[in-house]
Formats: sequence, structure tokens, C-alpha cells
Amino acid sequence: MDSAVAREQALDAAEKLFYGRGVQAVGMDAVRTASGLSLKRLYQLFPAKDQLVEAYLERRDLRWRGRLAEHVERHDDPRERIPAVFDWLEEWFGEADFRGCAWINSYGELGASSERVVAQVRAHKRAFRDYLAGLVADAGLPAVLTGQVFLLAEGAMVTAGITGSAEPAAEAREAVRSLLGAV
Amino acid sequence: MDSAVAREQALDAAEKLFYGRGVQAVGMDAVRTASGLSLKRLYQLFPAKDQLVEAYLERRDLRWRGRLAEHVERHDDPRERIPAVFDWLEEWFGEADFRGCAWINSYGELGASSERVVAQVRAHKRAFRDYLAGLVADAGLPAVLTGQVFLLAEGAMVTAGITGSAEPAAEAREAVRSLLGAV
DNA sequence: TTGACGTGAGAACGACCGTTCTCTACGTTA
DNA sequence: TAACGTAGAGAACGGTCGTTCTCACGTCAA
Repeated sequence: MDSAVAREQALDAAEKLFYGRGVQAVGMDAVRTASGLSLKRLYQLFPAKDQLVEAYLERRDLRWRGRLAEHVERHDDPRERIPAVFDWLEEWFGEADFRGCAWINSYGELGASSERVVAQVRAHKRAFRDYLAGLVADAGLPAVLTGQVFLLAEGAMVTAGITGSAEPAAEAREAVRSLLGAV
Repeated sequence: MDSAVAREQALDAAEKLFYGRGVQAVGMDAVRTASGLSLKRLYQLFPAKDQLVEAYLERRDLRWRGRLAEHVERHDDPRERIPAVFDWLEEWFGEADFRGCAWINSYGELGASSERVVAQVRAHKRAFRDYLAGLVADAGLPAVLTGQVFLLAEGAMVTAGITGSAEPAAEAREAVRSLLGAV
């Protein structure tokens, strides 16, 4: 009955390792050691590494979007919620273990070889974009802004990952403010 | 003396394979077969796979930026040159073998394990950004626009790669036109 | 002509990794 | 208590991959 606990332990270890070092660079042995589970238990929870990777991306997606929404919804003014997305990105970029967007990185690593990973990445990006579309609509702004805000966020994530700086968040927020102000 | 030719053959094969399938998914054996060179010749040109990867990124960087500049410089009006960057991206995204930005993908794949690859990626992105800075300055526009245009381009590249659609280029171009028009 | 050398083709080596198997110990239940 | 199922620890297996080695062959200098 505490296989739910074991599952969380496995995913905690997998997430830290996969995100920090890349999926292919981390062996199941490393996950075993970091999780404190036996290889047998690990394989009965996730019969193959693919499935562990998929579960890692899926769980992280829920947490990531949850944390974002939680931050954004502290703002009551719908107009302020869109720049608030970039405030949150800036905080995230500043975290010590930040190493870029997990989905963009996974796509770069496995996009050519795993259809399952591609599906996870597309689902996550689609969900993020849909969330932004909601914010844009709630603010009474034209829908064309959604794609523009989304691209700025993606550009900021990828650039912050590569350069290791949090500044792209501020640049993107300024651009968003210009685009919103021009309406 | 035709080791220059052999080098190009090796890099042609490596580029097609690394870009299309990912670096880690391609063995030296596949490069050997695709290039028509012997393993011995390959290893005397590039003593280790790392160096082949580095040379691949370096050569592609020169070609990529060359093609971009060639397209952009067909426009005489400095103001039109900035949107023209996105016209070129749109063409690129539409190519049959397009699979995202080679440097963003390489960062996702090897950013955590290869300092050399990270350096290549940063150098490429820095060069691209500097190029945009030149276009912005030549158009007599404020320098803050550089970062914004850059982020839109990065967002478009990453999104086009993940979704397989060329549309992000048009969205980014519209955003750029708004930002330029607001000045 | 001969012998040293470089080359191509591919076998071989050593390391790693995903996955499975073995063996032992322990807890549970009839 | 005795039999059984389960889990942990880690060895073992099979495959892959980067790299090196072997060997036969052609080439060129003395």
C-alpha cells in the first residue's frame, strides 16, 4: 500500500537527476541509489526507463503549471496577470538548480528518437499556451497577443537556460508591456 | 592533400546525422558508413567524437549565419531588414528536414555533460544576437529592441521545432512589427 | 626488387547501461 | 513450527558504442 510512497521517491530522484544531468546521462542504477529503492521495486513501479521518463515529465508538468498559476492568481487585475507570468519566470530562472526548460531540453535530447517524449513536450507547451490564452481573454485583449506572449516566454526560457542569466525574463516582460500597451 | 575533401565528407555526413537524429543516437559507425570514409581516416581527422561534434556545430554556425545575412541583405531599407530575419526563419522552418535549432537541441542533449558544447552554443547565440544588434542600430532604433527581437526569434525557433509548424515565424514577425511601430 | 609505410575493411576490446536473475533473509499464515 | 511468498542486494546478461588493433594490400623510395 505504500507503493504510492515508493513511486514518489522514485520520481523525486528521477526528476532531480534527469533534469540536472539529462535523461540519457543518468542510468537506472543512479536512480536506484538516489531513491533508496531496490532495482526490483523500481522496475515493478516502472517496467521500463521510458515510462519513468514519461512519468517524470507528466508530474513535473502538473507541478510547474500549478506553481505558475498560484503565483499569477495573486494578482487581481487581469491586465497585471500577464506580466506576472514573467515575474514568476524570473524567480524560476534565479533558482540555484535552474538548467532551462525541462521539456525543451528533453525535446533536444529525445525528440528524434522517442515519440512518447515528443507527445509529452507538445502537450505541456500546448497547455501552457492555452493558459496564456485564458489570461489574454480575461484581460479583454485580442487573441493574437497569445502567440506573441507565448513566443516571448519560450525565448526567455531557452535563453535563460543557455546563458544562465535571469535577465531574459525582464526583457521579455518589457516587450510584453509594449505589446499590451500598443493595443 | 585531399584530407580537406575527406574532412568535408565527414562533416557532411555528421551534420546530416547529428542534426536529424541527435548526437548521442548516432554512432561513429553510422558516420563512417554515411561518409564513405574508413574508421581510421575518420579518427585521424577527428581524434574523438567530441571534436567531430564541435566541428559540426562550428561549420554549421558559419553556414547558418551566412545564409541569414545573405537573405537579409537583399533588403536595402534598414527598417525592413529586421522583419526579413523572420521571413528567412519562416523559409527555414518550412524545409523538409527542419527539426528545430541545432544549438538549442544540442544544449538540451549535451548541455549538462559537455562544457565544449555549451561554449559552442553560447558563441552561436551571442553571434546571432550581435548580428541583430547591428540591424537594430542600422535602423536607428533603440538598443533595447535587440533583446526583444532576439527572444522572439528564439521562441519561434524552439516552437517551430517542437510543433513542426512554420507559423511561429509569422507570429513573431507580427510582434516585431508591433514593437518597431510603437517606437 | 624489396622493404617500409600508409590505407581500408572490419574484427576486437573495454566500458557502460537497461534489464533480468540468483540468492539470501525475513515476515506471515495455516 | 513449517512452508511460502516477497523484497533487498547486487551479480549477471546482452547489446551498444567509442576507440583501437589486425591483417592483407597497394605504393613508393632506394
